[in-house]
Amino acid sequence: MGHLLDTGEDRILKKAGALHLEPMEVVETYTRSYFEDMDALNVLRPDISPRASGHIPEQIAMTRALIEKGHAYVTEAGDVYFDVTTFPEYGKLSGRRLDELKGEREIIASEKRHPADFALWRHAEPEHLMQWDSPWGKGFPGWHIECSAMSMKYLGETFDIHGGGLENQFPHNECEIAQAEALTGKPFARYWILTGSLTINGEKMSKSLGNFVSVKDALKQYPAGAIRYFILSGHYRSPVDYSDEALEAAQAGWERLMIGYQRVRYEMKSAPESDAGSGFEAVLEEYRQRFREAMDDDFNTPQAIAVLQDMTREVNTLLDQSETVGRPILGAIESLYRELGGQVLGFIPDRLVIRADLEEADPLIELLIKIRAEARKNRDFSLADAIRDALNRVGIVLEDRPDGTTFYRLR
RNA sequence: GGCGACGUGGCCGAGUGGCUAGGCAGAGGUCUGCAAAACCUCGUACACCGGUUCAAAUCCGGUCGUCGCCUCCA
Repeated sequence: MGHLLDTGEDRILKKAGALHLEPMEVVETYTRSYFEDMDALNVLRPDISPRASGHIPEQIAMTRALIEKGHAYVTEAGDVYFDVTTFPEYGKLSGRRLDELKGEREIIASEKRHPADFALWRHAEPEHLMQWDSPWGKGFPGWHIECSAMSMKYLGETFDIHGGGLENQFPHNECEIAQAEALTGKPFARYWILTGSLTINGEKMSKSLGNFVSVKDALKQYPAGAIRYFILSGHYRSPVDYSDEALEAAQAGWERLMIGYQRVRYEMKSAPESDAGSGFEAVLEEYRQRFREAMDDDFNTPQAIAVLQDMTREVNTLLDQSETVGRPILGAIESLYRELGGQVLGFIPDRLVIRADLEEADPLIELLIKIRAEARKNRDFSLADAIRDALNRVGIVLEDRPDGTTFYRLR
C-alpha cells in the first residue's frame, strides 16, 4: 500500500498495470517467490507472516491511542503525525539526537510540527490504490505503524529479538520504537539483530547498475549449502561482499566439511559394533563446547565454522589411522555434524539426495565399485577410469583408499 | 555536512592490551597406477600519522578510504 518509487508512482500498481494483473496477484507472486528462495536456502518459515493490509483495524486503533495519549496530532488534510518531541528518546537505537535531526533539511510544504515527525496515517487521494475508512477520513496507514501494531498483536508489548537490516535502523526502527514505547511505556524489543549491507564486487547491488544477483541466480551457480556457508562465514553485522572468488572459496570450504561428513557416514556402513575409538567421545564433547561458546558470543558463526573445520581435521586424522573405529563412535561423530552443521548452521542437508536416495542407490554403486576393483587388480586401468568417470558424471565421486577399498560420496 | 558500520597476510574472514584463529589459493612433503581426498610443513598481516603502556591489530586523538542512512521506500 503505497510503496512509492522515486517517480512517485506506486510500485505495486505500476507492476500490476504492466502485467495486467490484480495488485494482490503481484504481491502474492513475490511472496511465493520469496518463500521459494528461503526454502531453498534452508531458512525456516515463520509461524506467522502477517500482512499490513490485513491489519488495518489494529493500526487505526494504535494510531487513535497515540492521539489520545498526546503523542500524535491530526492535520487539516487528514494526516496523523507522531509528535517526536513527546518521545525524547527518539534516535536512541541509531545514536541520533532530535536536536541534530532538525539540520539543514527543512521540510517543505508540510503540516509537520517537527521535521522528524512521521506519519501514522495518511489521507488518500481518490486515485490511490488502497484506502480505508478511518476516524480521520479515507486513507492508509503510515509506513512504520504496521510493524509495531502487528508485532504487538502477535508477540506482545515486549518481545525478544527484532531482526532486520542496519540500513533500516534509521528512521524505520526508531519510529517503531517511538510508537510502541510511547504507547506502552515498556521496551519494544530486547535485542536487535541487524545485518550489514550486501554489496557485489565492492559496489552496491542494484538493478540500475546491472550487477544484480538474485537468490535464484546464485542457486544456479552454487549449492545452497555453499551459499549458506558463505553468508555465515562472516559475522551477521559485517558488510557482505558477493563475488565469485568469495563464493568459490566458500564452496571449497563447505565441501571440505561435507566430504568429511560423508566419509563418516560411509565408514558407518561397515564399522563393527565395538567400542573401538571411544576415547574420541571426549574430543567431540570439547568441540561441541567450543562451538556453543562461539555461538553464545553474539552468534559468532565464523568462529563456529572454524570449530567445525578443526573438528574435521581431527576426525580425518582418526579415520586415516589403520585401526578401525567402532560404529557407536562414528555415529556420535555423524550426529554431532548433523546437530551443529545441520540443525544449527543449516548447511549440512538432512539427506544427501541424487535422483534417488543414496541408500537406495547403494547396491548398484557397490556392484560397479566391485567390478572396478576387479579391473584395477588386473591392471585394466582404462576400464577402472571409465567407471569412475561415468559415476562422476552422475555426481558420485570415487576415491581409492590406501587399503585397497574405495570410498564413494556425492559431489 | 551529520549519524552509523567497516578498513586484518594473494583472497575471504575471526580476534579488543602480551599467548597458533579458521578457510580458500600457492609452495614443499607423505600416500598413490592415475585421479581425488586426507595429513604434515611453510605466510611474522592488522589503512595512515601521532600518543598512552614494560607491552597495542586490540586503548586515546587525528587523517584517509569504503559502505549504509539522513526522502511520505518499509
